Amino acid sequence: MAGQKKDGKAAPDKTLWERLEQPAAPRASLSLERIGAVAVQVADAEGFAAVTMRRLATELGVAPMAAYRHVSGKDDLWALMAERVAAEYRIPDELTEWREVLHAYALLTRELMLRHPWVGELPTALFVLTPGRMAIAERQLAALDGLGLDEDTMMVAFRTVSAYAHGAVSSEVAVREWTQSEGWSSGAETRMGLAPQMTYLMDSGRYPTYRRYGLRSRRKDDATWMFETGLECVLDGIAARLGI
Amino acid sequence: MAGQKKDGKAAPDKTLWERLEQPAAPRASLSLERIGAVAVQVADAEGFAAVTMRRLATELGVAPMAAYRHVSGKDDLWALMAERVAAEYRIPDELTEWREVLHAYALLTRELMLRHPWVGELPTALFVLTPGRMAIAERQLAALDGLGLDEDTMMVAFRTVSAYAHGAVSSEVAVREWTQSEGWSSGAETRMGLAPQMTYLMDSGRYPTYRRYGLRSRRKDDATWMFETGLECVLDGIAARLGI
DNA sequence: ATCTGGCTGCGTACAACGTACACAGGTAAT
DNA sequence: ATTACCTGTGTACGTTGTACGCAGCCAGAT
Repeated sequence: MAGQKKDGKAAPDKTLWERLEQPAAPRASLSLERIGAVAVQVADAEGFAAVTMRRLATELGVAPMAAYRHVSGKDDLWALMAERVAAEYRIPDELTEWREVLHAYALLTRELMLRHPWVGELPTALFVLTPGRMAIAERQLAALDGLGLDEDTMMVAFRTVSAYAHGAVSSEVAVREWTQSEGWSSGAETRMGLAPQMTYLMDSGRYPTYRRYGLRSRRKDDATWMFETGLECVLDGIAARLGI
Repeated sequence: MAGQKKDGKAAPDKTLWERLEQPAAPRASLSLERIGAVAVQVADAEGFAAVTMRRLATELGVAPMAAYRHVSGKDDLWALMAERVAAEYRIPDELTEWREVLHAYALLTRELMLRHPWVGELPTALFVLTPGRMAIAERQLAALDGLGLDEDTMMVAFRTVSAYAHGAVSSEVAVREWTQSEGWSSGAETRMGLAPQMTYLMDSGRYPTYRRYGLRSRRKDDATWMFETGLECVLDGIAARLGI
């Protein structure tokens, strides 16, 4: 009735996370570990869109349908990929001050998302509910613990930094990928390539302030400075408003 | 040589944005306007994935390939969709204080992304480079103008708020869509449905602070409060650090 | 009137995708 | 030796994006 037997697919009774932790089956050439690793590898090398079940299969030296014994489909696959990235977070144990921890978290987020530019294309829900994400949240909440904040406020602090980091980096990555795809390698080159369309828009006179910014800003292309300055604002605000 | 003639596709010489502003061709049953409108409609009603070229065609009462005369493919289509949402931003002219403007922008972002939950699935580059987005940026930069900030700092202020808003709402939407897809309608119901997997993770003892948070937090499910509190932090931080 | 050229929409066609389903080979328990 | 399960295979279907050539139509030139 409830528990289907017979020729089901990827062992249904257990969560993906349980199966992931369990030691790989003895006489199996595939494992969640290996599948996830290859998926990340392909995405890093050729972009998120290159991660297809068939591509994975050839990369794993296996028939197209083989992976389905281990993952339910692309959903599981994405979850594995998200989990692998989450596992790369390494916030040093020495850091104890809440601000240091949140700061390190944000910089790490940027680093990882630049290293794995496809992360922004994953379904966003995967940034909340996997064990790896929960471990990261745990680390941050622990750093905010004992400061006299109530639980709601702690959660706001932690989520605010996450939201900023994720939002900022995903737009940075998008712009970077786009300019790369157009073959522009510097800010100057980009502006050159963009000039024709830009002229049309700018000459409309609709964006005077934006235009002045474009002419006068010097750090426009310094993504690191932009990100870190914004981050300091966010952390200042948390400190000020929450009185910590 | 350069300018291809013959049976090309969607009028190549002009930008999508130029063509969008141009009055619709006289004897054409399709127009960029109409295509964009229908795409948004379908996405609102049935999700981003339901927006396929074929679905659009039937919705427009036209053959599958017809739309390709107007848009180059899905890229253009997504751009049209992004632009339509951008056009829904209405920051009242009465607002002049930078903080009011940025605050209104953030709340509007949340409102629009909740109304069009598929926005988070659009390629992120579309949040930067369309005329509508530039108009929004212009409005914000104008509000930050004349406060004695240099252009770099103005840009940081504006981008920080955008990053927070976008990041916060996209995770809110993701969670909301996911719980809806599981058929849970309240926070309590969600926790109930999640219990089996949650138990596995929580019982591992790896997330003590997280667990305590889960037990004690009262506003956990109040997304509005979470968003607005975080936003106030961000705005406070900008005000403090930038001295405005 | 007739011709001509450019739009606009149509029809066909193809390669790639996700994945359902039935099966085969091997190992382990009986 | 039989059984049952587990893992990987082969085939097949429906859906997608979109390339390509054609057909009708209107405008202006002849």
